[in-house]
Amino acid sequence: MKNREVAAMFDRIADALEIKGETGFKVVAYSKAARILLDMTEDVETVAREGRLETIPGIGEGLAKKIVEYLDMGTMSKYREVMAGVPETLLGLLEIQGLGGKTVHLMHEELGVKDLDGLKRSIADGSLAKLHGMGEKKVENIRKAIETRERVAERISIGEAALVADEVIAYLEKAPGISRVSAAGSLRRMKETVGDIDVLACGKNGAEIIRYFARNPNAVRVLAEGETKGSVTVRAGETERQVDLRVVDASEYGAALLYFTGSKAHNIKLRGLAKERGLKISEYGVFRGTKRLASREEEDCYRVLGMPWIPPEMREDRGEVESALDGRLPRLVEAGDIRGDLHVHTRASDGSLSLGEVVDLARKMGYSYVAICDHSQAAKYARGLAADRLAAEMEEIEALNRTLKGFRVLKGSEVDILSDGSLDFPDELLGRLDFVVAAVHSGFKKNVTERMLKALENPHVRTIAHPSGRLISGREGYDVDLDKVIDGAARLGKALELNSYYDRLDLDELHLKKAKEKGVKITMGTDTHFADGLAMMRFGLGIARRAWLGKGDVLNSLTAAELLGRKAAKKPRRKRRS
DNA sequence: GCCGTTTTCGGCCCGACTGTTTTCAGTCG
Repeated sequence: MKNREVAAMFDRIADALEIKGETGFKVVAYSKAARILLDMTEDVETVAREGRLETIPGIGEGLAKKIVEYLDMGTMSKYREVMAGVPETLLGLLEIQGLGGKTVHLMHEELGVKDLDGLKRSIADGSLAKLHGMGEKKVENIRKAIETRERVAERISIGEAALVADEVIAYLEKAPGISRVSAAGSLRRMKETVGDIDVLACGKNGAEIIRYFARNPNAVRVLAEGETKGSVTVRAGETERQVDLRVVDASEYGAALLYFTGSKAHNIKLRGLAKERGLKISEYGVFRGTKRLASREEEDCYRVLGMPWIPPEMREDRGEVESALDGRLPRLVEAGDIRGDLHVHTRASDGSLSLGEVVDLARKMGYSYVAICDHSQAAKYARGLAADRLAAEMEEIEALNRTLKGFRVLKGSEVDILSDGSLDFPDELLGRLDFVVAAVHSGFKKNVTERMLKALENPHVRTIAHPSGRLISGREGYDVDLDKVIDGAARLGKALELNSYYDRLDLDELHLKKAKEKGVKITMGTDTHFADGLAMMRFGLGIARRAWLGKGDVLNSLTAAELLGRKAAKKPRRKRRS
């Protein structure tokens, strides 16, 4: 699939055009097209081959031709033309806060700045400050922005961000005169990574609330402290994280929440729509002329625009507005639909919890079952269970189940997929389990696709754990063709996992969407090893909702009996000869 | 660049902030 490749080219064309002073609309068109390509589940080559590129909203005649040229020739003349005279290193400067195309262009033309080092030199020798429209303060802000960029990690996982936000929000709820407080931004949209943490509040005295916010004991630095906006950094693990608080009047809380939740693309879509209808939408409300039609609740704003409330996880301009207008918004899977956690470890392998503790925690989550999936023998580093220890664990579970009412522990295993694609336990043993998750834990670059497909063919395997193997904090993952794995799962009637551990979230939202389109069911598990891990289901749930998954797409919505009833899934369909 | 039951040309989201101006340009979210 070359979607990412083409998207990257369009993104760079957009950046280069911005520096060259091209009209904003052209720049927007290229970067929007890049975003669309990244969100697409279909292979751009397939779409191009079938002549359907121009049916994609945002891709017109011009861009379609450029895509086809690139796919056919391996080169894009527009790209070469635009990039001529623009060093690649110059594009990176646009990421610095306060630096836009105009300024970068100016410093390139006048001072010959080509990269970050050149920029730093022009700051140090005072030449930047002398440029037209620049001055001491602007240069100082740029200098600070460079510093900040080098100190603060770019984005952190949703799990880490949520920890910070939960603390801040719990603290703010005790602020004097505060009446409402909510996370906004990408955190509320449950994006897998988050940059800044945005919080919105309303209350009687904004300035007082912001003063209280700035005195947060976890605050490391206070960046701003005004009447309606405060900004601090708080410690987040090894680094610091910026938290922005806005305080608005209760009468405009909904409009502000809508605005600060974004995404930017969703907001632009709504505003364009409002304009078509002679309305205007801003963070203060939806207006006709100067008359405010809605602002107190998000629902009100959406209603005035002619559509139902859209869940934050969907707000990415990926067709959710059109669906809402047509009354076709899907009902997304909800926390209440999840009846159990389908991937949990105990201290039998490398977890820290006893069986009884897992059951207590699962019950607190409101579940009616949990699948114990300890590691298999090959996972030596994780104290993987040999066959006899697994048998003993199964007996222990059966004994425990006899004492439980309204709750069931499923006998499971996270069985290793070995280097030849065979499984770490004999079929006879796997057949006695309730729930088998197969996983790659070694040989990340060795025939992973084929091994996973072979594992899926085993009649006892229900799902593949963390199919990409990536870690959000940095590990790249397996050398695997997930499209083929998804096709295999579809053909064999098997599921794939959405591992909900905050650093995995694997499958990611794009592949979840692809899986859904192919009819592949999803199993959700937290893969927890610790007491607080079961609650991470909320992150998996967020990603599932971002992929538009409904209750029916997620096997965790089944009862234990239904889940076990479907154990012997449909027989593999014979490959049709073409 | 894209797009069109008002348009194939002339639109294309909105408001705020900052710093540089002498009425506004650049940038951001």
